[in-house]
Amino acid sequence: MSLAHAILASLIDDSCSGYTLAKQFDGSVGFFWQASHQQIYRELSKLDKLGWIVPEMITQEGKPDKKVYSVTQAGKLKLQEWIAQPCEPMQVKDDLLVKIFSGYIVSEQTILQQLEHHRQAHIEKLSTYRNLEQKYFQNPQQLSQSAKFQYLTLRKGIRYETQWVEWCNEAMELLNKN
Amino acid sequence: MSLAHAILASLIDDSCSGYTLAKQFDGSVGFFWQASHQQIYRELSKLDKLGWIVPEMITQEGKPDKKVYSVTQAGKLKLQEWIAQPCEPMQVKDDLLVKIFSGYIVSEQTILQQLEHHRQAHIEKLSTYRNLEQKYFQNPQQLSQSAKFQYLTLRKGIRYETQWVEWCNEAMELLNKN
DNA sequence: GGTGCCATGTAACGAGTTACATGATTGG
DNA sequence: CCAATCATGTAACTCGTTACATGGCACC
Repeated sequence: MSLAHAILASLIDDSCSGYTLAKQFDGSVGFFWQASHQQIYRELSKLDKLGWIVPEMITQEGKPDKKVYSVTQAGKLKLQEWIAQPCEPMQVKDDLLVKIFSGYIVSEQTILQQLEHHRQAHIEKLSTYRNLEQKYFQNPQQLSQSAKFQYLTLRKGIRYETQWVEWCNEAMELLNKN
Repeated sequence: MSLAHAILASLIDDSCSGYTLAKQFDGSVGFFWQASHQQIYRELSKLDKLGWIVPEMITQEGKPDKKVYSVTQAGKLKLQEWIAQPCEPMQVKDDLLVKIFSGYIVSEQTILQQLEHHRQAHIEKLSTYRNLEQKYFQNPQQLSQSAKFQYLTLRKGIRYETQWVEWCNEAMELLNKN
């Protein structure tokens, strides 16, 4: 049910089309949830049928028409209820850790390559997050309520990527010392 | 395809039955991959058909019979190939972060409760991981190759949980300062 | 003339969840 | 006597991925 709620959360922040939603799920919101455009269109028509969102047809010139969805009162209520419901920490699933776990059946170099690749990827992610932090969240105390919560998700992203980079370093060190 | 590889990784470390596998996916291996027993049995028969694993029937007294699966040469090769293949960092999906993102549409208390609950859960996870570290991985330099890699996955778990606790603290502080 | 953006969808398949099903033994 | 542990599975369903499909406009 979480995709539904992630969509509601995104639409309540800013009404938009399925296409735009897909982009957001690929960008900022993408740090904590993702979905392909196919999934999004499927879910949007479901939410529409439930009456949690309503579409408004927008005709455009030079561009295809689009449906801009907004969250209804019923939809907002459902989202609020869901937020208040207790939930357990998500379970981790990670390819790389499966590979590390069986690392002893391949050459050390193979593992080191994987680690280096991931290290690099996390460094890049971290850097884009840090840039966002500097641009939009200079002094956290003075943010609006909604911006404060966005800031917290960004902070989570920064901590997450930092921790990955540090672990990659630790792992590479341990293996290099043989 | 990752469940298949996670199963191979687990079986190569220690041949066992579907039932035992399910337990492991619920325990130690569970930090980086999980699967229900239904999924596991389904996958095991698939891997058996592919010839990547072979079952051995074990008749037991006082307990139901069981099939103990071992990884074949072909299976090991497939796993090695998969490990060497480059892969991208897994995408994060997190309920709590969706809730935080929309935190401004509910009462602050609701969010603080969620944060406190998660903080507690992560503290407990962290403590069990730290206990494992102390019991089995006293001096990392002298571990066998396979234990070294297991140790690294544990270290990832410790860093992961630590980072969660720290973020929960940061978030609660920011909200409390209003 | 080709690539990429805007915009929306269908169809088939694979992965994951929930519910149902069975049956013996051990421990409180 | 009830619950838990050991042990294996089927069936129905939802969620997520991959491939296919269309079509105009802008830019190089």
